[in-house]
Amino acid sequence: MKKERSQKNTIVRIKDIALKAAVSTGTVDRVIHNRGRVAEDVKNRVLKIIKELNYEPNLMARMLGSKKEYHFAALFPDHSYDAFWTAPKSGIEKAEQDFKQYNVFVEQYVFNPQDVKDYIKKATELTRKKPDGILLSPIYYKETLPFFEKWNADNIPFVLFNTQIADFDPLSYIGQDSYQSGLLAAKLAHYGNPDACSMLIAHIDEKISNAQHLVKKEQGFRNYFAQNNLDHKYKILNVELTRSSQSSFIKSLDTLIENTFDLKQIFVTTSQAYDIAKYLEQRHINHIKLIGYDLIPPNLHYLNNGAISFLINQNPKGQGYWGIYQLAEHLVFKKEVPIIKYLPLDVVTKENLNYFLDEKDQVFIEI
Amino acid sequence: MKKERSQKNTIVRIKDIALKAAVSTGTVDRVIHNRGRVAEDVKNRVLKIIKELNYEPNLMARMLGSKKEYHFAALFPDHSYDAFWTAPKSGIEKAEQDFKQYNVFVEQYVFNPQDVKDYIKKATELTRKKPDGILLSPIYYKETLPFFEKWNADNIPFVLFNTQIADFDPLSYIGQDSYQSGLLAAKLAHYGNPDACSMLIAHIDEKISNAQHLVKKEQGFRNYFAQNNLDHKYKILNVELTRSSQSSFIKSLDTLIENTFDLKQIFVTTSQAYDIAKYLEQRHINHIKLIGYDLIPPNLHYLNNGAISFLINQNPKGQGYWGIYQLAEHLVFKKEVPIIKYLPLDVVTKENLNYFLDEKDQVFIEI
DNA sequence: CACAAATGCGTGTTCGCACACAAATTTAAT
DNA sequence: ATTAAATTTGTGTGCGAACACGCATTTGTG
Repeated sequence: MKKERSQKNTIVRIKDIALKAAVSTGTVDRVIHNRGRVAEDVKNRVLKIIKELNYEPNLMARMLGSKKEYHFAALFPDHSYDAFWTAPKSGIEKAEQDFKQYNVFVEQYVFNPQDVKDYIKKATELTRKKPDGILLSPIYYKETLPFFEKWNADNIPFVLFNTQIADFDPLSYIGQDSYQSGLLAAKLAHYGNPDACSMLIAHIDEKISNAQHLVKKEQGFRNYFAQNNLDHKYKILNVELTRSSQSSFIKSLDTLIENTFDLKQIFVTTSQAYDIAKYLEQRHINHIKLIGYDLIPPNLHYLNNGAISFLINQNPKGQGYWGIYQLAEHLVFKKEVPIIKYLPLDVVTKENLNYFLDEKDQVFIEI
Repeated sequence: MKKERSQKNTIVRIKDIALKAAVSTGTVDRVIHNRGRVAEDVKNRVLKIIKELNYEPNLMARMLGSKKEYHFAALFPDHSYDAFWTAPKSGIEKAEQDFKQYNVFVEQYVFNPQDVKDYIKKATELTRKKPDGILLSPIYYKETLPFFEKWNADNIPFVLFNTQIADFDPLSYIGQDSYQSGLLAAKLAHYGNPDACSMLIAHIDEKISNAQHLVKKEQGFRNYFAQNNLDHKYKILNVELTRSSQSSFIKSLDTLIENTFDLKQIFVTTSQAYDIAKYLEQRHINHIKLIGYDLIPPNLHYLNNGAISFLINQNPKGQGYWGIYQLAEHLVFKKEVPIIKYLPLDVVTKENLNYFLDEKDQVFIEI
């Protein structure tokens, strides 16, 4: 005497399909996996019944017997050059952990972000290994395209994160809406400065030419004031700074501040807000408010002492996690994945910072 | 010729343990599940080997053959009385969806939040059904205690969300740190009002006596100013309002505003900020800024038109989701779950609102 | 028309675990 | 010592899908 589970009638197995289609389970299996060796009409019949019965394969059973392994490759900058990248790395590892029960393995390829050659080298290495899926942050545009082409030809799905490249459509893009984050920054800047003043948009250490997202952030910031008919009230400047030489960095700021009337707000579009904060501290300037990006340690220091008012969190750990997640969804679970996945724009202050930090046991959640 | 999976050597099965302990798999199984009927010495031997080999049961295989079903009960207010509760409901349903592959079923018991009797009735009903786990928002303190006692006696784990009751320790509490959210609100209020002024804390439609979290929010708000030595600069008032009578609500506000010098900021500790927004709109007052809680439709309306500056998101959908999640972690996967789980304090403005709304296709994630 | 190759399809085994049942062993009772 | 009872341990089967294997039938080739 068998016990039947209560939802027996609602659960459709391969066997049920086989029965209804008057074929063997082997045939149904062949249809499902496109293994060929099935007559066209039989195939269609089975397919139709699968749809009718709304068959959903039992993941447990599928994984159980299967020895299939999934090898993903993750290509992103070495965090020793930029602390930002520790977070994606940890997200990737968390996802690997979560999916290891499904035989998912992730190989990390980290490169020196200041060295195009290294980028190409690591990408080449990765490509040679023929992974089942690729997650990457394609910080070099031109150099990446040939790889996209190759992967497309090899039918290897790839997911982009943090930096978007629209050509050769990827399986998915994970990241932030830079334009929107510019709008958000402007809203905060406006909120904190009810009275007319000057504001500065500072791009530090990244060439605008190579970084479309910086442009978008600036556009967003400026458009907020335009859209709200505030551009007569606030004067918005912008500047590109580099930290290559400490003294020139300081000198540039000195002249900027000297020549700008009533500068009250600086919006740093990169994760280097702490550099400005440090400068302001050294110069004992405390009437200029700062908004920046990314919860990296030096930024947190100045967030906590009040030099930085807000940081916009790019959810870097989430980016890594979701990247692997999407690949798994697509390859392991054969689900459709959204072509674009924007992560929330988190406004972080000293008061809610804790919840965005990477506590071992803290959890991501999204709805 | 069998293909061995690459990690074969690292994966420990019951069979391996049995082999090493020189017993049958049945015995190992009995040890693992404490089914008794195993000689003491054998049991210890097996237990030791399990630990040595670091055995981790294969979830797939476990679920596959098992007909075990998990029935959870979820007790929370009917959303037709307060739109806030649509979100937890949808989170609960999302979680049910996610865990249904593990034979998890959730039965919802919704009650009229204004009717203690209904609360008790639904709780009694639920208790009679003897679910495997319970998720509830215990909005009535005194009335809940006997149930806690009963569930403890019956050994049914329960998870609290949104409202915390510390007695009879629950498996887990999911919610927000109200005090911290008060601090956050104060930070925002301060940021938007650099100059001295008066601020009002408004508790609408909930009796403070019954709602510890409102007290905490107020404490947080006040303490921000105290901690930053700002209490000489800003004057903080508070008021309890009820909407039972439209006219008295308005009248109270009228007198408040008339008698308060330089009132520039109102902090609404409940989800009824829209009521104040509406009032301010009717009175054509636009120099008073509003901060409130919860992304419910009427609030969103005023967030979008600028009457409300910020909403603090309590992540209600996440609360529901995580509640069920914790129960499943505990009961299905036998994992330890954190006793307290604070969800992030999201600062929501018109500019980042989109990312916090309940897109059909958006996903949960956790790290 | 014979015979091989290709194609179509069914059978049987496997995955790791749970659980029912059978078997073996020990203990108690006479 | 014999047998019954209680306790301990072993065996077998099912869960649903994947896939290797192989038999049967069709198609192709000379």
